Amino acid sequence: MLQQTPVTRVIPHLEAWLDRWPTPPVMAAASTADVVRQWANLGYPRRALWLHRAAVEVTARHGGVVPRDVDALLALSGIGDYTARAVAVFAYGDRHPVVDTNTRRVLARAVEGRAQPSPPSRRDLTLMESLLPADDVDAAAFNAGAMELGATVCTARSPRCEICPLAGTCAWLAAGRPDTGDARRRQATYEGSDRQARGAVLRLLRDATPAPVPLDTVLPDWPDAQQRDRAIDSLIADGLAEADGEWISLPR
DNA sequence: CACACGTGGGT
DNA sequence: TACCCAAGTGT
Repeated sequence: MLQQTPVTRVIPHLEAWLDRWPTPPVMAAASTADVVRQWANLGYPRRALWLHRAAVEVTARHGGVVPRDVDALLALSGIGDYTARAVAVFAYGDRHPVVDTNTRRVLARAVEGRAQPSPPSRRDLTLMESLLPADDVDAAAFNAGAMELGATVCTARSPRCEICPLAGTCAWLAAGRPDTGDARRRQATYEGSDRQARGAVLRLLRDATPAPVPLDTVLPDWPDAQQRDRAIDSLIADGLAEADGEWISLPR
C-alpha cells in the first residue's frame, strides 16, 4: 500500500484490510473482486491484484508465512527492490540496504550535494550498502532513520535544515543549498489521460450493484470513446475486470 | 532505461 | 489555480 502512496492515506486502509484478512492464507481465500473492492480508492489497483497474488504465492510456496530471504521475497508478485528489503530488514531484522524515495533524496543532498536525486537506479542500493553500519540492529535503524529524515526534515519542498541532525556534514547545505537542477522525469498529465479513464471505469465496476453491468452502460458519455474502450480492454488484460459477452464486472 | 500505472492532499 | 509529490513495480 505504501508504494507511491502517502503514509497518512494508507493507515486507515491498512487497518481495515488487516481486520478483514489478518494473514496471507486468509487473504488468499478471498475473491479478486472482494480484494479490489476493499482496495477502494487507494490508487494503482494493480497493487491489490499483486498483493492478493502474493498471498496466494506465500500460501502455496511458503506455508502461509512471508519469507525472510530477499530473493524469495523478490519472487513474489508486486514485491520489488524496496519492499523485499523493507520486509527483510524491518520485519525480520536482517541487514540490507532499504532505499525509498526519501532515502534517495537524503543521499542526494547529504552525500552528493545535489538538491534532487537522480532517477532511481540500482546504484542507490550500492551507495546505501556502503554507508550501512555493520551491526544488524544499527543497520535497520540507519535505514529507518534515512527514510524518516527524508519524510520529516529533508523534505522535497521545504527542507528544514535548521533542525537537521546532518547539518554539520551535509554536502548540499555546505555548498549553500544550490539549485542543481532536477533530472527526474516529469509526471505525466493526469487530466484527460488513459489512467484517468481506467480509474473512472474501475470506480464504476467497484460500485456496480448488482454486477455485472452491460458494457454499453460503462461511461457512455466519456469524452473519448476510443480511450474508454482502451481503458476497458487494458483493465481486462490486467485482470482487473472480466467481460462475458456484452457484460462486464470485477473478476469473479 | 523509459514509460505506464491512481488518487488526493499540500503549496 | 495549477502544479508538485507520494515507504515503487513490471514491462
